[in-house]
Amino acid sequence: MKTKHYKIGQLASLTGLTVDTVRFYENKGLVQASQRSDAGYRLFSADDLARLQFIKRAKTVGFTLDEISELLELRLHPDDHTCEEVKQVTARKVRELDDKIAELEKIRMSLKTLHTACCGGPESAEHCSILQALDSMEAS
Amino acid sequence: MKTKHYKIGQLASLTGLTVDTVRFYENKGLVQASQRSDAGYRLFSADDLARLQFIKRAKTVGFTLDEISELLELRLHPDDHTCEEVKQVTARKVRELDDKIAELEKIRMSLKTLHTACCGGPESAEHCSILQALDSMEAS
DNA sequence: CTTGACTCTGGAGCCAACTCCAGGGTTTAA
DNA sequence: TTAAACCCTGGAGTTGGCTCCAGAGTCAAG
Repeated sequence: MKTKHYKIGQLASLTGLTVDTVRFYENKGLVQASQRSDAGYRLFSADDLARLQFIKRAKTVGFTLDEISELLELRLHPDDHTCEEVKQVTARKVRELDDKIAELEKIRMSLKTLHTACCGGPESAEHCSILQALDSMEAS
Repeated sequence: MKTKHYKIGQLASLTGLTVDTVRFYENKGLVQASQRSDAGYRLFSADDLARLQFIKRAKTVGFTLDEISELLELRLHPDDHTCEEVKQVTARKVRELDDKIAELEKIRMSLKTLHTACCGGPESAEHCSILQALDSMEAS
């Protein structure tokens, strides 16, 4: 009984990543082909596949590749780490997201204010309130 | 009566930009020193100052430099354009911001769900719900 | 046996918006 | 007069996450 393995193209279509992306991740140390064929082709195991899927999911919840490295380490050696450690990573990220969202909402508010104040009509922009505001606003 | 003009360093401290940034903007065509001194120093007018302040304010409400170029053109020749045109630029941007915020909130929600499900205790991460979720989640 | 699809490597290019550098010339205050 | 502080140019480097390329080898179907 020999283990099922995947060439990089198969892996790519299974994960929805591109071949180049998988190689890029390998380069960054996020994943390693468990073997090579005689011709030097990367051969990935089911574990490798799972690892890449983990990476993809972690990306969809907003982690950077560096953070994902950290999570992969925790995932690979869970016995050596605590739930607390894992939770800290997500806590940090939630905080970052909160900050980023707050920032964007502040910007959106300012812009929306400009936007609604403008008549938006077909007349010359000579007295356009948006341009005027950008000429006299306080810059933060 | 000769017009007041500023050397790049003065302009930088008046606007809160760096000297390098001003030169970078010049390179991108966002601003042009109205003259040069005999020694080749850039000399900026009050109009140039106002233009840079406009750029800075536009940046704080989230416009990219390309969008700012567009706004500067509208600002420079308001008679040739309508309020509607100006308003379209902000409308586009507000929509972009809405999309980006919605995206981040979706991510935040997913992450928060993972986060609150985890006990966060000092025990081994072997059964950590966060890692498990990332192993079995649907990737979007 | 050939053709087309796949794989390899190393390195370059892309995006935005700067930021920094070397190696010069200029101005200004003491 | 001299040293500090300013200015110039052109180009390279930064960040993150890819994406694309050339040039070469490999594999599968017909």
